Amino acid sequence: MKMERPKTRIQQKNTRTILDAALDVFSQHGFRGTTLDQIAQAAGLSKPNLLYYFPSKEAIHDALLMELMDTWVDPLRHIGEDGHPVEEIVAYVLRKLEMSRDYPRESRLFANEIVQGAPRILDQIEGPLRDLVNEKAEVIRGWIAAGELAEVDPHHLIFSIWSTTQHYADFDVQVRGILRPEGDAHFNDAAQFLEALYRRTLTPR
Amino acid sequence: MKMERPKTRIQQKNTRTILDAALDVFSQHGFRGTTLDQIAQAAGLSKPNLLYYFPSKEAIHDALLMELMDTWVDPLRHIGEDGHPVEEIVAYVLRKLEMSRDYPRESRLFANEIVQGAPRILDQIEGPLRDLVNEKAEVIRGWIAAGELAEVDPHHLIFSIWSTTQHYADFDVQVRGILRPEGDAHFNDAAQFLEALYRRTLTPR
DNA sequence: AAAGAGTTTGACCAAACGGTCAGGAACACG
DNA sequence: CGTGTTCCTGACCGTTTGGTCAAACTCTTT
Repeated sequence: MKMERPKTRIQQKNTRTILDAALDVFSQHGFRGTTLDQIAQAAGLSKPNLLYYFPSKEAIHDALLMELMDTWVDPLRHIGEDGHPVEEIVAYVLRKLEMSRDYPRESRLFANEIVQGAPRILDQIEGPLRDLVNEKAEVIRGWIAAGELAEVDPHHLIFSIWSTTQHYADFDVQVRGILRPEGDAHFNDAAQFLEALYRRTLTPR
Repeated sequence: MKMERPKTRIQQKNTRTILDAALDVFSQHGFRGTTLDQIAQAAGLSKPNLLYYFPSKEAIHDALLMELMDTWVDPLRHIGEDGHPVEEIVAYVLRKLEMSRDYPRESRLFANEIVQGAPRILDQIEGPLRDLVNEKAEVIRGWIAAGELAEVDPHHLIFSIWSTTQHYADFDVQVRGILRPEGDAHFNDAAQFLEALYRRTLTPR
């Protein structure tokens, strides 16, 4: 009988193990900086065994990126569904900051890819992401026109939110090197700062 | 006769050519993603010739990083030398944004290094950079105490400035993919947005 | 328990890589 | 012009890397 996804238990488990190990390594060393042996060791599997589950190193990387693009941009979709404009955006900022704290590997994988010219996801950026951002920019423009939000450029507002929040994941070593925080304590200060930053900027006078 | 730096004209020229070409390649592909052949081709020299001027690939990379660390953090040093606090910080923001526009390669080289754990410059970060940031944080705290600046966490203020400005260099492809700007036109909008962002946040009420 | 599908691995390969080296070419200088 | 120094290159080397493959092992199913 032909199933759509004939995955066995072992396949499910090992595919997950590999992707998780690969996320570790790719996010730390970038695509070219990562070797199959590193992934294999991190996953506790042999190199040929990796290639039994994925046809190539690039396939592993691509699988991670695709999985990522789905979930990473997701919070942006929920902007403007209810509530007060300023609260909506502040909530988005805090949600993004939480993601930097809880999923730094994903953030760094993304950062590595973009910094190096996004060779593998440029289509996604110029297509679906661009459309989504433009759509949300319109929502924000509507709020501004209604006097519910201070006048700001919506696109650059979104960029600034992305950069300030993802900074805590992507530049983690720098932040920690300067603050020497205990654990993730500094994320609370960051949340407080960013909330004030955007509240003051966005609240209409 | 023994000179301190016996550099000939040819040495001067070729060293510069190599470093410039290497900056191109390293900033786009990261350290491990870059090959000596790529640098050689970009520089218009042969691979062994590179290694006549630099003992290794890592030496080229290190030379770039050292040169960079000197100049990259420099604008921060000039904060608090004169003028009104809010203006000082706004000027710093705009200066950093200009640097992202005019020296995106340097910014990306730095970003690549940090994202991947800053293996080669961690000492610089935890030492001199940390000290400088703490020093400027004290200056900002002084301004706040004097009522010349709104109450904000100085460290996170600095982080936010770094991230928002460098974003336009490091995530250039993403920004361009979404905005589809002509040339560097969007930098003016970014400057306007960031100036408003920090002016509203920092001006005491 | 036997068969067949699914899983794992050691041994291997070709290409790419960072780096070496002997010797030749270009240059500076008396 | 000659000679010593600086500059440059083709050929080469050992290692690393992504990937292959036949053979062996294991798990499920009947």
